[in-house]
Parts: sequence; C-alpha cells; structure tokens
Amino acid sequence: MTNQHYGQFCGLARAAEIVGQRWTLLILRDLSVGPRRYSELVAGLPGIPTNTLATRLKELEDEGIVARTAPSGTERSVVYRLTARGEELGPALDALSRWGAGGMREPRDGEIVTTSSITAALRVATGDGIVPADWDTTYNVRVGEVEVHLVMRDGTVVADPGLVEDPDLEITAGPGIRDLLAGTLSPQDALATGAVQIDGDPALFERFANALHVPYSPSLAI
Amino acid sequence: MTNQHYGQFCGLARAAEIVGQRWTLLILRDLSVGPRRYSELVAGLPGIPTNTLATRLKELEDEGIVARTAPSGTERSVVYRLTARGEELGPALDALSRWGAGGMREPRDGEIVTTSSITAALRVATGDGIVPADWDTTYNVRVGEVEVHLVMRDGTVVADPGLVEDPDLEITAGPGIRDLLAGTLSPQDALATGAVQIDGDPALFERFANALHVPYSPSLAI
DNA sequence: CTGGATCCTCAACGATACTG
DNA sequence: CAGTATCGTTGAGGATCCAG
Repeated sequence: MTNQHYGQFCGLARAAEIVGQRWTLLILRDLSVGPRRYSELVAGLPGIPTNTLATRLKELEDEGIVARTAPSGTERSVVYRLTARGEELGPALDALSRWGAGGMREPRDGEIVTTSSITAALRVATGDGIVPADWDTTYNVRVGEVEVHLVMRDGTVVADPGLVEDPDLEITAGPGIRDLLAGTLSPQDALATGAVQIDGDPALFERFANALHVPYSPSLAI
Repeated sequence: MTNQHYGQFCGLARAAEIVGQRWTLLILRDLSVGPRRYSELVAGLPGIPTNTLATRLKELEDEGIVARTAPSGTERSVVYRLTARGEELGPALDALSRWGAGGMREPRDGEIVTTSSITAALRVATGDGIVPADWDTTYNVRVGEVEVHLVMRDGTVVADPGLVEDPDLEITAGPGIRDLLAGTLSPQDALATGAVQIDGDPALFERFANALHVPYSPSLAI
C-alpha cells in the first residue's frame, strides 16, 4: 500500500520510489499522450493485472501526479489525466525513452506496439527537431494495427492517436520504421525494400524522415 | 533472474525493464559519481540487501551498463563502473533527479544524505548554470557527515566526493541547504538564520548560491 | 577483510474470478 | 465500466555464513 522508501533525502531516490514501481512508467506514458479511461489503460497495457493498475492509479493520485475525474452529467466514465506535477515528468520520460530506444534493434519475440507507444515515440523523435515554419503537412502513420497522425505546422511537430481526413501523405510500415528513425535506413531504401509504403508525394516522406530522429546508441554501434 | 519484460517494442518500456527494478536507479546514481567497490556500494546504499545488490550488478553487467573489473596485480578489489552505454543514462538520471527534487521539501523522518547523493545533487544543480570563465574557486561543502568539494573553473562547475586542501570557502549546512538551492532562501538569510555556516568570503558564498539551482516544483507552490 | 552466497520470511506482484 | 476479492507466485528484506 504505502510505497517503499529508500530513506534518502535525494531527488533521484524520491523519483525512484514512484517510477521504480512496476508498470508505473508505462501508465504515465499512456497518460502523457492524453486523458484515458480505466478500460483504455487496460487495453493499452497488455498484461497488466487490473488490481495492479487500480493500485498504481491510487498511488499516483495520492502523490498528486494523476487526477481522477469521476463521472458526472453527460460524462459517464471515470477519466484519469496527468496533473501539472505529472506533466513535469515529461522531460524525464523523454530522456528515458531516448535511452531505451537507443538500445532497441529488432523487436523481441512477441513484442507489440500500441497507439500510445507510437504516439509517444513520435513525440520524442520531434524533441530536438524544429521544422521550418512554412511547412504545413499532415501525415497518417500506420504501424501494424496502430494508427497515429502527425501534423507539422508553424514550425512544430505534433503527434496524436487516430487518423485525419485527407492527409498529405499516408505512411504504412512495420517495426522496420525504427531503422528509418535511427537514420540507418534512407527514405529511398525504406521504400525500395518495401519496409515502408507510402501513398502520396515521396518528397513529403523525406521531410518526415528528416524531421524525426531517434538514433541508436552510439556506444552500441555494430 | 531474467528481468521482467513488458512485451512492448517501446524505448520507455525497455528502459523501465531496467531502471524500474528496485535499487537500480540508486546504484546507477552512485556509479555515475565514480567507480565503486562492492563494499562502497553497500555503505552508500543503506538498507540494500547484499543479495539484491549482487543480483542488480549482475543484471546491469549483462545489459552492458556496468563493467566489472576483477582484481589484478596491485588492485585487490573488484571495481564496478559505468560503461559508455551506462553513461548515456546520465541525462535521464538528471531529469529524474530534478523532478524528484522539485517535490522535496523537508526530509522525511530518518532520511539521510550520502556522499553520492550530495555529489549527484550538486552536479545536477550545475546542469544549466554556466559560470563566467574567469571564476576560479574551490569549495568544501559539508552536509551532516558528508564531505564534498566543488570546483568552478574555465566556466564549468565540477563536484566530487571528499575535501580539498585550502579551499576558497568552507560551507557547512544541514538539509536546509535545499531551500538555498531552490532560491527560496537568500544567501544572506541562510547565514543570518544559521542554516548555513561559512568560513571565508561571503561574496564567494553568493557565487555558490547563484550558480547552483534546483528549484521546487512550480506546480507545488505553497 | 572483501565479495559475495544461502536461507528464510514476508510483502508485492500476477492471474483470474467476481461484483456494485 | 471500473474496479474488488481471492489466491498462488515471485522478488525483496534481513540475517547469517562462507570462500579467497
């Protein structure tokens, strides 16, 4: 019930008491993409025991990191969202994501992608990539069953779940899109090998590949 | 033995499989300050079971994050150090430290500081603070039993365990130094209230306070 | 003395069933 | 839909012991 403490007056120790709990980082990742209902969290976190999710949500609420909105009026579902304090975890989640992604080559057996994981990954990929202010492009991205869209506008890149109508480019890929983001697979080769399929202007695909970047770890160079 | 996996092809999930293990973040913090022997890690992580430490070190070694140097020749102790891949975790550890420190007010009952926690905290505090290139100042800092020194030189600030001879300023404080780093306690008040004692030029203490900064969380403003 | 390994206990986690 | 309840399994905590 009560979180385990490390007994040290140290920022990292305090953070570890929270994000060191099993499943907590992934719950926070899903909520960082947007508010979620309990059942959506269950669906987006395959394998999580429902009692563990309930416990974590309660702990995060007690810590002031997650806010729970009980159903009222037209809303008839409980909704969980990050508080301001929870949003402040963003840079830490991004840094961890980048580090973990640096060690990712092929998916391990049975590993899946979820809407939230792709959305979060695309957001991280835009972290340090500012695009020209005059780009105004929307992308639909499909990775397996997952559908996400991406908007470049006013010099920013924003990723969100779901598709948009009439995107400028449709991108369909598998996990091999990882190599594209790492820069080890050129946009041309991605199309030539069939690792990625597009429907639209190939020049827009190059924009996509150039604006998004999550390199492999330099220390793990093959 | 084998780490628990989340079954998601996601950077954050991969990171969580490692740093989500109990004690791992604190082990990495201590090693990020410098190479450590097994017994030094035990001493710096009060409460860690020795079998847990041994298991974690083995896991981290298997992951390529920590390297173990067996005793040889004059060296007669096993030494653990971060690998290049382990060093790459630095930004993530810093971001987590900052977030956790933002929520830290008073120490909880029985919470202690360790040499590594103070050293890491001072390093994080200098993260975005570049000091003028012509400053050349050394500080000895004592917080409780813990002794650390800090060197400002060539526009950088470096913190390390232990004391130096003939520092420009000696600083002695308790946990109240946290308020100084947060900016809620002015250097003058810190001295006036006795929260911090110095031996040396008060102007150098102002330099110290101004160069180091770990704010409280804005969303937790009282 | 350092660097662990072993043993036992207990709290946390995991899987599934069930309920307001 | 949003959780509890129950129960089995795993990992952490704590003490002790052992080998180089």
